[in-house]
Amino acid sequence: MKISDSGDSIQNTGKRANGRGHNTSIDVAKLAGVSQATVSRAFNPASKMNPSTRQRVLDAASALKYAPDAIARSLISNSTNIVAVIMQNTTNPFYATVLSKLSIRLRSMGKQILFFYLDDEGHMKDLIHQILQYRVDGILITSVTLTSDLADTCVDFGVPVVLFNRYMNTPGIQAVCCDNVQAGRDCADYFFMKGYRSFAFIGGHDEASTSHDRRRGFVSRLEERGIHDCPVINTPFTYEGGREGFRRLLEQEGTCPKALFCVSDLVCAGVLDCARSEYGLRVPEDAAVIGFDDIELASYSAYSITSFVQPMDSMIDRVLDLLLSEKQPSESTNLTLFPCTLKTRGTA
Amino acid sequence: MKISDSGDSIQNTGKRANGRGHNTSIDVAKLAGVSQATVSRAFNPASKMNPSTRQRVLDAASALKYAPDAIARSLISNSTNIVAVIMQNTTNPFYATVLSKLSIRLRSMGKQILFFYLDDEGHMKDLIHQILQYRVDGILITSVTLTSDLADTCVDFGVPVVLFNRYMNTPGIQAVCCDNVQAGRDCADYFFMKGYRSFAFIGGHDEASTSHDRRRGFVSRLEERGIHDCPVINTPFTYEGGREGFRRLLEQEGTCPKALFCVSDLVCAGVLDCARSEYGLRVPEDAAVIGFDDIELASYSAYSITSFVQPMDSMIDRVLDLLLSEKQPSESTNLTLFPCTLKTRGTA
DNA sequence: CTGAAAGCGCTTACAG
DNA sequence: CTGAAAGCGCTTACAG
Repeated sequence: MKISDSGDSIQNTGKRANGRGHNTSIDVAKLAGVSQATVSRAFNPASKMNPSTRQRVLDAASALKYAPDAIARSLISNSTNIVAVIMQNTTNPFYATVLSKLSIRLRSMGKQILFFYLDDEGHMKDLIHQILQYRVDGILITSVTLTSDLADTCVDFGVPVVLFNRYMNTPGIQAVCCDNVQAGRDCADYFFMKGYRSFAFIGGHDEASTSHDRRRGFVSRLEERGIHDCPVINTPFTYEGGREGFRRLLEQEGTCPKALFCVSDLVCAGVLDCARSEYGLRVPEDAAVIGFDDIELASYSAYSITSFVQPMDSMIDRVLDLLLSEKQPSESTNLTLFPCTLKTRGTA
Repeated sequence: MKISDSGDSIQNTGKRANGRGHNTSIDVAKLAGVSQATVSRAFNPASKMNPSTRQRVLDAASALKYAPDAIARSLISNSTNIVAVIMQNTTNPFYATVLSKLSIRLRSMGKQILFFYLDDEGHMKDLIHQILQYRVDGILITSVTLTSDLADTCVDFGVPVVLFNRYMNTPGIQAVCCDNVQAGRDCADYFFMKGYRSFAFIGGHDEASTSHDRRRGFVSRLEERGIHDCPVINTPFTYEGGREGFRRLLEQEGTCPKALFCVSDLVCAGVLDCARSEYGLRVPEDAAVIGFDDIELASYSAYSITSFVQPMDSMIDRVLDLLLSEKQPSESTNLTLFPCTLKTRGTA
């Protein structure tokens, strides 16, 4: 069988007809014998057209290994279908899980993730400006806040910003959090119900709203129940931070309180290892411990951490809603709170 | 002081002059009294121009909060400065670390990451085609391989593909791995040196080259030393996989071998927890155990896992080199291997 | 050193 | 239902 040399047979080699990397809609139009506009319509399901023409175009496209250039499409349609995701806390597996779930959900909606790891909050300004140059459809920020002028810049550019596990009062900036204050109160109640009467909170720096709110709920509920001397230890949000925090707690108090609330499971793992390996304490006999996030490690039998569970899937649903819905942000509901539940295991 | 109404004063409001979301180079050109081409040049450091003209343009741009549209720039310059990253294994913190390091390195080079989590290898074909539509500058794939026709597609499109911790024989596809075979051999030698004479390998499915190669090095070195009966347990690359694998090992062998090589630290943690909590075994007294990756958990005192360290930073350097260098891929060096080192801790 | 103009690969009114 | 044409916001030869 002889293959036509003219290049307009459907049995094409698939090689680019132009000098660049790919075939374009013009190449497909030539091969299918239609206009370039018709090729464009054939790839847009919303465009009504003659089904047999569409099929002819798609066959030609497939012979030429053509697919529309998403960049050119973005330029003319003024929408990139790209969402920027900024994460600070990749050492906490909780956020690694959030990222994979986001990726799957967004991809099923035809959206892409432009990913940024923030090593230093001082880089936030550069980062936001860099992101805005890519004309993203939205920005999701986990565990970091914005300065209010950066928030204003995003609002000015008409780019929706959603904070995950942080919140701020700037109009136009949406936030999705779990109800950290209530979880703190629930933790106090749970410890009380179990009969504990001496406590401590081991958390992160107080500027982080998660830590601040968990502590506030915990301490204020204890006060309502007549406990006014709950020690609060500030320490980094890490395993090492947990170990170090536990050492400081014992130095400071002289003896170990009976019930410890840790700001995260990672901190909790550090507390447990330090208590056991450096002080020979048994958990929960000598001290009960509760963590937060219910990361996989919490279920490992070496730890078996009783931990607060965030309703991650519902929170992600809400984030995507806010990020991608066409409706203008209503000024009224800037913060959506989701309740946590306690998953009891061996440590409390 | 009276602000000019004409709109061509530098004391502009910063509001978009056009009806869309942002000011464009044309708005800046008007304000600065230059041509649009000159605005473009002012933002390209490589373009030589009168410094005072450049400054006037940059001032006008800043007054209008203008920055070049990266999408439009991508279209005309035929380079998006976007690299696609595909990850399968986000539950393994090793890859979370790789991702954050990649993010920092790429951003410092003015490149962005388009991130994809692969939940199902069957989705790879759709994924690659989706990525190619975005005209990325390169594709990095961790812990997954491509079918050879997908690899060919990428090569056809002129998009460099680099595999991280996988390799394949397709021309044009580069790979960066640690030397898993050698690490397996080193592990056998280390156990031998410590006096152990009964062994097992607990790993992932054998199609994964990491697991395959670590097993091969380990088993073949044992054979060179006269051990021909090393049991090999296939189990998922997870904590639960480790627990389950250890149970199967004991069922199968009746008694626990003295020296266990685990394909990853996560699997190793499962093995340790199962050995301790379900069988009451002590490590390393009853059995020595070695893991792989040196994730943070390996250093936790509850585990203290002796583990192989991959030279992550050097490997990432090489990956970026291959992904971004202009030079054509040389057919000769498809695979770059990096040596691992053993970090000894409590378990062996 | 700077401007006018072409063009990157699409989408989408506007006609017919 | 389809085509001709304008235009998205840039970069970059090509002149002057």
